[in-house]
Amino acid sequence: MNTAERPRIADVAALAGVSTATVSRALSSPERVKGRTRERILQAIAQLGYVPDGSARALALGRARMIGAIVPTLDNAIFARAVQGLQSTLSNAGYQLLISAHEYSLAAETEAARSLLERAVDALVLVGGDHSHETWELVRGSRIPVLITWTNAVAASEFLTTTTPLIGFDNRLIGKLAAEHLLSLGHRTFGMISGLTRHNDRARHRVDGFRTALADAGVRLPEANVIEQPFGFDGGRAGLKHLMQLKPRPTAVFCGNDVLALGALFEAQSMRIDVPRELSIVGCDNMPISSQITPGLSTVLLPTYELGQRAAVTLLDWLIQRRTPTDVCLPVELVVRGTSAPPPV
Amino acid sequence: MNTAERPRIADVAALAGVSTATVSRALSSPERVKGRTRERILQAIAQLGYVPDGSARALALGRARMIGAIVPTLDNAIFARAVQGLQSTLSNAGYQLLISAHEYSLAAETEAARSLLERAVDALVLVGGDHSHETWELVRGSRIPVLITWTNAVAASEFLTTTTPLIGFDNRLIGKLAAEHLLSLGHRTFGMISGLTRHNDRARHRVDGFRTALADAGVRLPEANVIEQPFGFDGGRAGLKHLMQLKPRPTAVFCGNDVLALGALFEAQSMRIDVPRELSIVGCDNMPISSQITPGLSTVLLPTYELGQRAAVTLLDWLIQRRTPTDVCLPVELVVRGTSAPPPV
DNA sequence: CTGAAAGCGCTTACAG
DNA sequence: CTGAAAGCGCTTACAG
Repeated sequence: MNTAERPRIADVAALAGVSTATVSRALSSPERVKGRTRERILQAIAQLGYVPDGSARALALGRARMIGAIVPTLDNAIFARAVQGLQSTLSNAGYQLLISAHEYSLAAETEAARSLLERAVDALVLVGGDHSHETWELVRGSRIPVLITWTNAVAASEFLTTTTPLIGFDNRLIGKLAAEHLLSLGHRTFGMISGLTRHNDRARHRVDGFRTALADAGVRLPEANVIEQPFGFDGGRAGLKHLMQLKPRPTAVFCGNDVLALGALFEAQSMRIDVPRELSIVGCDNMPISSQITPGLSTVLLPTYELGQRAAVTLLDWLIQRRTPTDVCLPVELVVRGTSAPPPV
Repeated sequence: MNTAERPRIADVAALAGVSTATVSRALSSPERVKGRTRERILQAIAQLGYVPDGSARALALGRARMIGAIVPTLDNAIFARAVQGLQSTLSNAGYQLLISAHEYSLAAETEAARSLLERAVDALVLVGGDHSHETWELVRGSRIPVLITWTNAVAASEFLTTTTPLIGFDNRLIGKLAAEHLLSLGHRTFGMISGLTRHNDRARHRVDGFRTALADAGVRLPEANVIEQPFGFDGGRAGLKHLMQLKPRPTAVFCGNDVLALGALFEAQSMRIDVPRELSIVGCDNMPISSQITPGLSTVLLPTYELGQRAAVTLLDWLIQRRTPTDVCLPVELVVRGTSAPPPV
């Protein structure tokens, strides 16, 4: 209280009249310390306000009870929700989360990975399957558990050298669900606003699934009808502007996520295009706002909070029970709201 | 590469034919190592894929280059943005961010603080001035720099014992700006939808500032005209339902944040209340969506990303240059959009 | 049930 | 410019 220095375990031991070994045991395996001794120790800890030093503990134990996670950005409700699920589950188990964002830069991701590994995290969570060679090397060299999320398949070339469990979604299925929904409404001319697909396998798979499902129904999706935009309302707006200039004009647009879809919807409103009578829009994510706006956004629901929770549980099992994880593909589901309807006749 | 164990500094030293001291110096102060030696060392590091162990380093150095932050939730774009600003600035300086969310529970905050302090973070960032006695005690006992954000004043009783710098907003001014705007449009009957004020000084100050500014203009804001709701669209909706049953019915509503304001707007649309002709709504935060929807949301803009950046810079100066920080009150600004207009005549 | 002591992997005065 | 050695604050076999 009145000393300048933070108390150490030796101070607690001295005050309680025991050795540091006993203090340590009283904290980590209380049942191995006699009741009266334990009480004296706890009393001393309280009196001094002793908080163990994690770096010393981590060094001695070889694990820091910290998990690193690298996400594209926190500035998207979807990732923020997943991180929230991850964090709350981890902290209930006494693990802390170190978080980094790479803003869709592979190089930044590598630096983030290095920085996290230097903090001696016990495990690492990554988003998607596209990572630089250096990142894979770092991760492999670190010999710690790594979990890939948000995707259900990693490119073979990397998979050969790095086997790492996946917890994610079938992003191709997401595109397929959107296509089948719009086809079933009677649409035949489509557009898609995708996130930037470079270094983003989730985005590529969504385009791929959408296009393949259309092809299976005998409908071709020309290159020009797929426009890539950075995630953000402005990207959605720019994408829609582009698509509305095509001839024939698409009557239905699938967007790589809800932010793009909302941007497209807002732009349609600005352009006085009647959604859904003249144009149907389907998004992906099911953000809270998507069910609130008018017309409600048709979208593919991704259980992102659950993704975070599952990732945490899987990691904890792996670290604590040494249970080898299995790949998990979380279910996705189409939610139909006001922004999709049959095409104009 | 082929050994099971992660390489240590001794392995690098052996391979380079130097002592561990020299490897350590080559990494932390390269200018103190001869060029040729340094090259051999870097070569050995690359060959082995050596990544230093942060817990050992932290123990030897007495600092971990990690900052802890505890926020109410990440599941709100505003906090996520601030955390993003904090994280990116810190990581550019080689610091990592440990993040925790307490979901508006003081007890959860205390546990988060303890857990972060046990990880030997170099500094702690908290949101707001309302914290449990235990949290203040822990923080004080830890003797590490602590930064309070989002508010510009901490209750005197705590302030007496804990002097900690603030980087935040004048939350009373926020309420005042909203009140003056609505008064100037001619409104005389007001309602407010506030976040839960218990353990939330920001929310209390916003109510306080709103009510005081109205009083200064000779307008009374009765207790019944202020309804507290949990943050969320549903809270905004429930709040508006309540306010619209009052007689006389308010013609203008101020909401404690944009999520509540949007919820109120959506509910008004559901109730077929014409915004802004029959009802004006003003929010707070200026979320990206607020400028996109129709009608656009009048709101008080808070520079939350900048808050995160400033917090990071302040902390880094404090830790590295030992520069004692001064309190900062970031400017806030009224943004007028379509949801506010003169009252019906 | 408890203590003395070694060890975790770094860093850094101190010598040379 | 480089090395031997002590030290950072814990934990944990090993004795007793």
